[in-house]
Amino acid sequence: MTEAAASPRSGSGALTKEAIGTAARRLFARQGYAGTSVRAIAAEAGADPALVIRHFGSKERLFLETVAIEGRFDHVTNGPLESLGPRLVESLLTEAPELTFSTWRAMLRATDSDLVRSRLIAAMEEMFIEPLAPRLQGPDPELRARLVAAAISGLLDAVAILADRLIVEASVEQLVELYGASIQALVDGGSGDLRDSLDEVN
Amino acid sequence: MTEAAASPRSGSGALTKEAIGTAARRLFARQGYAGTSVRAIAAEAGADPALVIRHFGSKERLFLETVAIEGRFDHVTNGPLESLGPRLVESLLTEAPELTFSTWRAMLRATDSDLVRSRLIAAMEEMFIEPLAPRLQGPDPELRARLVAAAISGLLDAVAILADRLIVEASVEQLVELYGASIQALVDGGSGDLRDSLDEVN
DNA sequence: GGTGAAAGTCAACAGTGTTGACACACGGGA
DNA sequence: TCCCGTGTGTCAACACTGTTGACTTTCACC
Repeated sequence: MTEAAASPRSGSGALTKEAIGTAARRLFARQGYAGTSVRAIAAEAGADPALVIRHFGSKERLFLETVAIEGRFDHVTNGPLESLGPRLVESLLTEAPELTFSTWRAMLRATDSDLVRSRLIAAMEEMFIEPLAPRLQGPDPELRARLVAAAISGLLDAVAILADRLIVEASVEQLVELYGASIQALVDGGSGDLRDSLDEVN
Repeated sequence: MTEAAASPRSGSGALTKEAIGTAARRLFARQGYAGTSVRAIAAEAGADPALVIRHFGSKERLFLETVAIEGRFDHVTNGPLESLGPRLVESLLTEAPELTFSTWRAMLRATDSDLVRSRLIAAMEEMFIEPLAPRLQGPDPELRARLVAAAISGLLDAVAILADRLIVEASVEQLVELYGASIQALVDGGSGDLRDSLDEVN
């Protein structure tokens, strides 16, 4: 009934459901949402196509339950603000990057679906905006936190979707320094930033 | 033969082809690539579905011929470097934005197709990277120009795809100031930037 | 008037996500 | 023991997709 208690009639059902989930995760990551058919997932899992829908309700729900951005950047967003930009870029590029990238690619391309879109928004908010916004000083902290998230999505686009060769082949240090400084400008924000300091001098 | 000379047998053929193109442009922009069927385009244009393929070869080629990013940012990329970031953001947000946004949305979601992907890359290179890279001073000008393009795609993501409410509803002035400064950090790059200017003063 | 090619129509193909009817297995109540 | 209900799996079918081949119509040109 509730399925909480050790799974009733717990024979192969849960097993094949997990096999389907595993196959779906792999195929979605490799070929994207539109490029992966329910029948292909079923074949890979050794199951019947109808069973895939039975277990997950629809291809869309299967995608949502299966593909999820789950990077943890607490250690970055909790760290010192004055180096947050560079540390964020480094963390993005070095920690489980192929998973982050393929997931980003699959989800962003599937934002036709409102469910996927709101899931992606929620993930960005949870990972970056919510931990960051309360810590930012100066005006419009939430807007600036969201612009930080926008800058991150731009970097992910360049690497995971457009696959810009010069960016992909650049050293992590270069990207950390350059793009990190760009994000840092958002963190430092309106007041007390470098521009104002310069204006005061002139 | 060549079709250059005033269109041979130039009766309704060219007209209906244009009608199909117009319908495709509208539907692709509104519902995206996957969400728009050839039959829907044909119905909107008052033509037979088979004729759509006849005229354009395939749905993918119809998309490519029909949906194109064609913003012109020469006046921005040719302008003074020290204000390029803010001017770029302002231009993006004010000049024919709904067209730019819907096109970005449709194309990025359709990057499953390698043709669409390379077309999008080419557009970004033509609009931003090629005019910008030769003008940048300091180290790694091309890489920095490509990172500017990445930052732009991040802003387009936030507005056109994720539809971040706080960003969408923010004033252009705010976004120009904040995100413009972030992009400006990439333009100013490693040497000769504000940070160095400050260092010289101190 | 006849010819040839372009323009347009129709039915069909293989593939898609999804659904309903059905078969099987097995734990629990009579 | 029988039975029965439910979870698990199978099969065929539905409506839809992009695309193709055979067909008819139309019309400029010799």
